[in-house]
Amino acid sequence: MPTIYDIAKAAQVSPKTVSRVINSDAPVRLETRQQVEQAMNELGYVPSKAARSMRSNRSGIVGLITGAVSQSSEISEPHGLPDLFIVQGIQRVLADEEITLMIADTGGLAKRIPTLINTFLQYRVEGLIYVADRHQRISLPPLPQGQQMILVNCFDDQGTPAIVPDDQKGQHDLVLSLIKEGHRRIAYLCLHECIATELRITGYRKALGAAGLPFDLGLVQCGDFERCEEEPQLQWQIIQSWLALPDPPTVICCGNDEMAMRIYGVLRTQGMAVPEAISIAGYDNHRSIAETLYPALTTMELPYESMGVAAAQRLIQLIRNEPNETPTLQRIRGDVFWRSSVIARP
Amino acid sequence: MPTIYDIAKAAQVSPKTVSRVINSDAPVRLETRQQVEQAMNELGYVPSKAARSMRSNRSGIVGLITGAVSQSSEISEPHGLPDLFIVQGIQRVLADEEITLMIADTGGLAKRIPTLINTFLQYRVEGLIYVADRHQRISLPPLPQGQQMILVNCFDDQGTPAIVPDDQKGQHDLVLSLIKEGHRRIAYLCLHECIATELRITGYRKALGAAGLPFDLGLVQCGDFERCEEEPQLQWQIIQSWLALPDPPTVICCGNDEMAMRIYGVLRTQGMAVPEAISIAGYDNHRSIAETLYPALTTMELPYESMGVAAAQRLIQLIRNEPNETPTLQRIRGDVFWRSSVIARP
DNA sequence: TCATCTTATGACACCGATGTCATGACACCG
DNA sequence: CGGTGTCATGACATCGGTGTCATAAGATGA
Repeated sequence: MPTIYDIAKAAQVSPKTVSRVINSDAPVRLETRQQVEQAMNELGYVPSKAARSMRSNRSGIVGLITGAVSQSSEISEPHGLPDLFIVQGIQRVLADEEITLMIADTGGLAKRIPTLINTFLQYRVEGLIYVADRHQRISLPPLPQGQQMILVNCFDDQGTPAIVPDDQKGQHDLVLSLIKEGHRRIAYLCLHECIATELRITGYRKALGAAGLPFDLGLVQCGDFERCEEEPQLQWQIIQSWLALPDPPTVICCGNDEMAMRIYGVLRTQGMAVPEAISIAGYDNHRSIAETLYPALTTMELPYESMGVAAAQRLIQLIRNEPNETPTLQRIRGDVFWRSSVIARP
Repeated sequence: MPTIYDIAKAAQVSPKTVSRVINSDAPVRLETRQQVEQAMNELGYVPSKAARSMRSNRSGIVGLITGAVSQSSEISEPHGLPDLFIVQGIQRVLADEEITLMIADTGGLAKRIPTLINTFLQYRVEGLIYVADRHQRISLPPLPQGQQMILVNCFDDQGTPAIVPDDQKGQHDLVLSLIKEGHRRIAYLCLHECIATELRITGYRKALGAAGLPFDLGLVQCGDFERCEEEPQLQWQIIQSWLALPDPPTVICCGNDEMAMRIYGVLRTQGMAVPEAISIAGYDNHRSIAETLYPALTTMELPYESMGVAAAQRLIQLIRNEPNETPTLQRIRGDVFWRSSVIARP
């Protein structure tokens, strides 16, 4: 691979002049420039980031740590939208800024994180992004002074800037949409206990409250049986108990689209049509499920891509040392995706 | 960030001695080593890959180009398993070899590829991997002499080493499994015309031939209507025409799991139970579909992770200049995943 | 006409590591 | 006791760029 010295020799100028042509940071006579450019083309010159970043102290690299790449193959517990979409959003923003993304995967093992961070530090990354696979509280080892970091889909107690989905507002908006379509009795088959579930139940409750509807604790049940053998039966028991109520629900909100998909199966096995007999709503807008299901699933978007975009933008602000007044914990809102699994009630 | 010079000063030795401690490539007196190590710990020393790779001419980086990160959000055409699993496999192997993976995404625009490659060359990657989103023939711009590259899920005419799924063997094995379970009339609702479809139809045909069963052209139909509004109706028409045959099929092979999922919906809408009325098989082993569907889907694995592993291993061989006798085009086989959507026939 | 300024270019040091070679202190051996 | 070998260490150059400063040629102005 040729260096500026090779180019300099070929163009019969000094290396510094070649550097000036490359960076156009000082005037170069047209004729000289053309000679240099011709030499670069002929020799196939590609600048060395290593040399450049050593001198300039700017690597042009951002490091991203995630379990996304590996964790999605573990089926142990129900998971929502692949966190990969977060990476998409980040990638898009960084590409525009000519920042290269280096991705490392924990392989599901948190203990690997310090090693991964260390590798990134060796490359002198200008910023770090940690992407969690679900909304959670985390704790990462301390970083060297001045090293910027952003947390995505998680947060810590050290005041590290964090981007999370607005789960409360999300469930709230979805339920409000259902109410707007005439639903009064809204059941909620939620996921196991976790931060998202807590926030969403709060949102569900507040939406009911805002519409002047009573909150019926019986209509909220955990429908997440970790894909065990008896899950369909257990879910059907819950649904049956709801249907047996004097004032049964007209729609079931599911903890995520995957659960909604399984509920489709359960209901059909029992001869109940969606949405004619009962409406179903999901959460995540996991497109390959929500758009493919028949009928297509009404669901609340888990705004992973927007979160990625927000994270990247915020990191760039930090790197550039631009002032910003964003709170430490930045909640990102999603939209309701209205499809055909919910029908209006008079 | 401290350098070896800072460490050297703190430990009262020469920079070279610090280097020796770090690399343990020459004897250092125990006492001296401890002084250096203490200084490194106290100052929080992290070696600079940039400086190191400049001197050693080895960056420790492999570049990966893919549309995986961005293309999965485009729903324009039916897609199988996210090619992300390929990245997983690659990541796992490279991590073990202490190679850092740099990922760049085309964002679906092939014209960005030269720019991305150029960026990687600037980092002096030791190897390049191009991952396509589906099995296809491609053509990439020429690389500098000596730059190693591997194609995954695609191949070219320039003899670049390539890793592809063994689609023919895959469909062959799946059909053979169905035959083993007593099925004699096997319909195939394939995807639109593409390399995978061609190979799979060949595999389907050969499996029938191997079992002494006739190949009935009428039992092979394209069931891929690009998610248009009328898709369910069109698919049902095909199925109806099959059922009206004097000797109707007992199982339908679908082009991928997603199509199988939609066929589930179509059949149920028409009151046909899977697998009692008719068995269904998919392709891809797209777990979040195949394992979640009710009943769970029997399908042929698209061995994306294995392909990633093979690609990374092969690239490492190339980088290390190890001899290998692998053919240019390396076909990776998957396994049949037998679940409950297919029942045995007497 | 000479001082001053601008333009275009080069010489040289430096970023942070490592390879090469030199050197001093011992140990070993005949 | 002197020659040879080993061990531990340091001086210095080098990788491929860029920042700093110097300098020569030409332009400008009093």
